[in-house]
Parts: sequence; C-alpha cells; structure tokens
Amino acid sequence: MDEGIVSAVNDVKRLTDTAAFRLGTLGTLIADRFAERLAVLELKPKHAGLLAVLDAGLASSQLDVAKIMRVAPSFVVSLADHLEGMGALRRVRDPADRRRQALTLTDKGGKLLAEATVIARALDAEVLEGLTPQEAEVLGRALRRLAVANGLPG
Amino acid sequence: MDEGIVSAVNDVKRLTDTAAFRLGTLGTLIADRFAERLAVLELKPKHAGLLAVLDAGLASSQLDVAKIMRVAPSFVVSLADHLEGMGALRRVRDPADRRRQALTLTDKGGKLLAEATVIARALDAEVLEGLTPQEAEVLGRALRRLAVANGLPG
DNA sequence: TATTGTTATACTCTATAACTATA
DNA sequence: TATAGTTATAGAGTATAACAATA
Repeated sequence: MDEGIVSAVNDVKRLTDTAAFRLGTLGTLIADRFAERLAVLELKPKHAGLLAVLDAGLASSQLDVAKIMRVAPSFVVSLADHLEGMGALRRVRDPADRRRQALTLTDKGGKLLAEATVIARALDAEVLEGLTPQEAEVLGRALRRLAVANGLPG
Repeated sequence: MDEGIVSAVNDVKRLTDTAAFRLGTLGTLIADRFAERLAVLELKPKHAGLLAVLDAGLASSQLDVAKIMRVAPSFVVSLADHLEGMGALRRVRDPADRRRQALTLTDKGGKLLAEATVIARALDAEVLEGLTPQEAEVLGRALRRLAVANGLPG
C-alpha cells in the first residue's frame, strides 16, 4: 500500500514538470535570446518569421501571411513596412485584383533570412549543448511533430 | 560529389527547423492556450509560476522570487498583490530584517496551484497527442535538461 | 550608505475598430 | 455589399526610475 502511494505520488507531475509550463518558460527564454542577437540585423523574430514564410512560398498576400503567422492583418502591415524600408521585400499590386499586395522577397531579404538562420543555428548549438546527439534529434523531431499537430508550418 | 552536395544541403536547417525558432513559436502557442484556461482560476501563468516557486520552497523574499522567475522586483509586487488579494498567499514581515516580506502559501494557494497543475496536465495530454509515449518521455527529459542547463528551476 | 519593497511611469508587442480603395 | 490593406487607438504584460522604510 505504501508502494502504491509512493508510485502514485511519483507519477504526479508538478506544474513545472509539465510540457505546457516548460515549453512556455523555455520558449520565452530562447525567444528573448534570439531577439537580442537578431537585433544586429535590425530584425525582430516576427520579421524573420515573415521572411521565412515568403521564402517557403507559403503565402504572398498580406492576409494569407497573417493567417499563417497567426497575427492580426494590421500587424503584418507594420512588419512589412519595416522590411520594405530595409529593402528586404517588395509590395507588388496584383493586377488582377488591385486590392491585393503580393509580398516578394528581394535578394537582400534572402540574405537577411540566411543570416538570421545562421544566428538561430548558433543559438541551437548553445541551447542544446547539454543533450546527446540522439536526444537532440528526438527533440527536433518531436518539436516538428508538435508544430504540425498544432497548426504551425512544419 | 553529388552525394556530398545533397547531404550538405540536407544538413542545413531552415530557420523554421531550428530549435530556437520552434521553441519560440510553440512556446507562445502553448503559453497562450494555458493562459486562456487558467483564466477560470483568475490566474495568469506568472501567478501560477509564483505559486509553484513558493510551493517548491525555492524562495520566500520577493527579491529572491524575482531572481528565480527572472522578472523585475516591481512585477513580483503586482503578482503578489493579486495573489494576496485572492487569499492565495500571505506576506509576513521578517522580524530579523523588517525590510523583508516572506511570501507564504496559504491552503487556498495550495489548492489553486493543484488546480492549475491539473489544467496543465490536461493541456499536455492534448498537445503531446501526436507523439508516441517514448517520444513524449524523451521530450520531457530533454525539456527538463534544457531548463536546468539554461538556468531555470528543474 | 546599501538593500527591500513599493509606486509612478513608460515601453514593447500586438489586437480591435474605423477607414480607404477596389471588387 | 464584401474584401485587402491601412491607420488610429487601445490593452496586456513587463521594465525602469524614483521613493520609502529599514539596515
């Protein structure tokens, strides 16, 4: 009976042991570090995310981008304004429907995305340092599955 | 030579494939969902985090809590104000150093933490649904290691 | 003089609502 | 009238700076 109690207690995850809590705290921590380093490129994480969406060809109209990124359309406007100001993307009116702006990556935008990716990979190396290569791989796969299962771009 | 190129290309993770980017996006997504559900308890995730810190005995003075939670001391004041108002914790002046407030969990605070934990575990079940039990376990271990390695409470 | 907690204030990120141009 | 994008405004979450009490 004591064993039963002990193992029952051990089964019960404390709040801080749940994936929900840990993904939240860890996500914030890593995102903050990523944001700091991205600053040298004059980008915020969401700018980099938008560049990645365009590069992957997942969307071109601002409304589609907003849906994929799960942010408000008005926020896409300010992200695109900033990137357009840097020469990282162009807004091209769709001749067939002149309400639509097609966002297209420029060479500069492609280079910025590549640099942001280098930064993210360097951060990965530091963050994942304590894991074995196998663990890192399983983690990577699990995160991708979670992303897809939860409606984020894979 | 082609093989070399192919494998080199396959080695290169796109931005959205990095752990840094995915932990950030996934963390935000899960944290938002957790926050929504926690609202029935009139708590925000940081309130739950503070309860967990007290429950684990990791800190009692507000300054120590701030350090552990990596938030500004002034923010701990408002978190503690809210929790004290709900009867979830008490502020007790340290007689040995009357500048210090020892934050102590009440029964109500313990119950709230337990309820928050139930919510987090339910969310885990949904979020981890697509993973095999083994993957979920490895993910849990990896996340704990990452948390510890990056200075968060284990 | 240094430290703990508090208050006052301000900043960042992002959403909602109102508006314009086009359909 | 409905939709894509934009502008104006507002709110949540959190930090910084100034301050009070105590050491």
